[in-house]
Amino acid sequence: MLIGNEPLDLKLTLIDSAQCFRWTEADGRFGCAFEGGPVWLSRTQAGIEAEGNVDCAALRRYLDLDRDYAGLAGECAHIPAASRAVALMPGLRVLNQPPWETLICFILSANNNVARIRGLTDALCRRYGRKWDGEGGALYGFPEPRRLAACGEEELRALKVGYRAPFLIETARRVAEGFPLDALGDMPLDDAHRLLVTLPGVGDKVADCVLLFGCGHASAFPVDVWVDRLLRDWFGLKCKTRADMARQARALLGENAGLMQQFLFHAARTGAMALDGARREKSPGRQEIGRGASK
DNA sequence: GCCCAGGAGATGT
DNA sequence: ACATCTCATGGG
Repeated sequence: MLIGNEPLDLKLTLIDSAQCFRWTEADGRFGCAFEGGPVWLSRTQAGIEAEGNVDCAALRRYLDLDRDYAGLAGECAHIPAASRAVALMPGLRVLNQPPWETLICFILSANNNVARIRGLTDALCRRYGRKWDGEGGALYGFPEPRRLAACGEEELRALKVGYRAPFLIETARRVAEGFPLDALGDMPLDDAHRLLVTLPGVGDKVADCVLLFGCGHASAFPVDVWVDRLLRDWFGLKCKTRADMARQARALLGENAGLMQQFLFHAARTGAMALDGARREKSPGRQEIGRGASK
């Protein structure tokens, strides 16, 4: 069924943007399995087409289709780097993912690269998630908290999650025992943040990713290595700590700072906007992004 | 071999 | 409050 015709670059948003590590691409279609079942998305002349178990309203919310991204460009029109990044990537949207899978994926993201995060996420889903068969290949749902909580450390290490194994198990246990993941979106940002960082494997940066990509907190501002660099190079921020950088960026960019962060992050990571030369020497330069490294 | 990746936790000052 | 180390794993 047709779910809309808003600007949305499926490959950029679902595969390449490193806010989600779950979708697979096959023959120009994009597939992922959620609680209700598998969904395949594609772009046709008419608009965005969805096949499978489709709750149109839920899908529109997941894809953030009801937000006015043209308005977002207007909000940062007075900030050159931000407005350039937003203008550079029409069709990039910030997803509203289920909090639980966002949490686990970003615990896996710590000191890790995108290709490996996707591979580990895929391994978790194949091993512990519900399987859905269909044309285009099988899709696997995300494991339930209870299922991961019941895992032994060694069986998770066998999937190559490394030292993150105990973080996954303990955090899964906390969630299974009632940690209020679904209430974070309705709480004040700072309260939700303070609560999230009590989970093992969750620091300031991962907490902000969960709040931005999984809880609808548009001002949550994750600062990773790329955002650290671009804030110095493009905004002239000089801060000792990343917490300070996040605070200043939010003060500068406003209540949708997190949404703008996603555009800035991607512009820096792909090289679409150049970082300072002196710093670029130390960075790895262009790297292949967005390929599903599942094997 | 070295450095890096959407960092976090433990320890020491 | 800040600096430094270590933690698996795979790619460049």
